[in-house]
Amino acid sequence: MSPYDPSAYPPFAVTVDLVVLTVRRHALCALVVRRGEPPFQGRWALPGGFVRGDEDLSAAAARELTEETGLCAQDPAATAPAPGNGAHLEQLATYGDPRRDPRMRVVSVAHLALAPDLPAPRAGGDAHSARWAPVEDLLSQDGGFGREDEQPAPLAFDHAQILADGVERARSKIEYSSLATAFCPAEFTVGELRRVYEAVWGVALDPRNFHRKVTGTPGFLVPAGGTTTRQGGRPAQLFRAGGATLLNPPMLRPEV
Amino acid sequence: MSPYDPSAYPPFAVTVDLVVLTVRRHALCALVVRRGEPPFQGRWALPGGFVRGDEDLSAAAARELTEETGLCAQDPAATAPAPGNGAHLEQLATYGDPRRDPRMRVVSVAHLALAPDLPAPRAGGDAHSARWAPVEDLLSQDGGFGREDEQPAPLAFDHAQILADGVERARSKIEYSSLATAFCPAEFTVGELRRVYEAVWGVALDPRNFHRKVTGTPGFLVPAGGTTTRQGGRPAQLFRAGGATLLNPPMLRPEV
DNA sequence: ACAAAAGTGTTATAACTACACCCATGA
DNA sequence: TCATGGGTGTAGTTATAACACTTTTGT
Repeated sequence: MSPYDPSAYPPFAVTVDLVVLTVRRHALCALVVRRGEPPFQGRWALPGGFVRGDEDLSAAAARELTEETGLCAQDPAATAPAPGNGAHLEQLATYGDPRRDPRMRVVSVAHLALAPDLPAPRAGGDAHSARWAPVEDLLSQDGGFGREDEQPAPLAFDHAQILADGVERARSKIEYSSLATAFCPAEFTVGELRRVYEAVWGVALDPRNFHRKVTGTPGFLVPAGGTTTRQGGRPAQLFRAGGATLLNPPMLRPEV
Repeated sequence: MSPYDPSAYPPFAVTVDLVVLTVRRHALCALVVRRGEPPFQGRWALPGGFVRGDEDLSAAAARELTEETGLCAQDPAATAPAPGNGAHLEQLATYGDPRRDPRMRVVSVAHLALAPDLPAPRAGGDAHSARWAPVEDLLSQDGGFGREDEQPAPLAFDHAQILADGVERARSKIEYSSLATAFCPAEFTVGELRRVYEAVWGVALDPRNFHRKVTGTPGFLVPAGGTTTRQGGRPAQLFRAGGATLLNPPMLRPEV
């Protein structure tokens, strides 16, 4: 590396942006906040903020996640899912185009969070308002708010690209890991887990084969003991996430 | 996000570090350069450097790659492999622990490059000397230079972690993509491609099943027309990388 | 002739797809 | 009694692992 004279390198701002995904009403949704100031004033954006001087990148992402949602980042080393409001959090990718922010050079380290369905987004910190929006709407040409009572604009900055990358990461990662359980509450049924896969992938899965597959994969699910009938029909067994993180063989999404 | 007052955020330096991998003499090797100044003076490190003020992250990584090796980053949108010295280049991950550099806050966006076997590393730019070292040696406890005529020290900074992450990315990515061909010259035999897989994964593969698998995957390999006998034995057909980037079904590495 | 590497055939097993069928509840 | 979702059985298909065998060169 070159010498470390502070004048020898250009000034950078480093931020973290969050792709927070959840499944609500059979749809994959992302958390977006409305910008209160220029540029892109009034437009929707991913939550995020500056990394502090003494803070690791993952710590900054966890802090922003808690500020925006009240969720706690789940320790990847923990053997069991965190009790209460735990969410999966991992680094996604870094975006540093010199013109991605019109005012200054900002490098953003995007993170991906997967959360169970929450009561309501909490507009904390410096976010003026927040909402869960279906990613399908956010990534369509007009930003999914094409009706007269909403903003017809796509996401601010390069956040549409970041969101698309985060969604693709989530879609591929639930194939070979047990991460889909991060979208579920602590106890859930096989049918609820299947509806998570169907919402994230946007496909319909065979309930019979899905049931055999997930219950037959060692370590994926462990019985929680009870049953529930909240979906109607025959009562279903309740499960918790097992200790396995990697699925072998994987859950492959249908090709066509 | 918070206001963009320049005094409101701490000063960051942003660098790119490169994990450049190749296969030499049946071993997966990484490019390392010897540091000429403190800290870690005399120790081996990954090549890298500062991102310039008007430069995208991928452009900075491509520039460093060319400076250190003479390789050109291959356009991912290109349909055919670049003629001549083309290498695969992709973003790996970003490392930003506040104490990863003892002197200042440096956030490093690591990139992964996969290159065919090159004549010799070229110590260009500010690198005083450069070499290809087996990753197995670099990642062992003593840095793989435990003999009296070499440095018994592991890699500088957190570069051992970055290298380990890059190697794991390469190992998993050749499973489901055609990236293993990036380690091969423009024309190569099935046996040469198999030795790439064996070196990267550190396992022995069945030559018969491997041959059937890769030649049967549509778009992976296209015949180049000739044969070669440079490996001894019966002449082998020469192939080029086909247009396919994703392998379906994947090449799975043996479990045990 | 022999070694070495390329390439083909065959068989057993594992995993997936598709779908018939039964089970247990609420309305 | 019927609709709804939960759960099991089974047959056909695809992919893989293991290994016998033939082919084509250099020495």
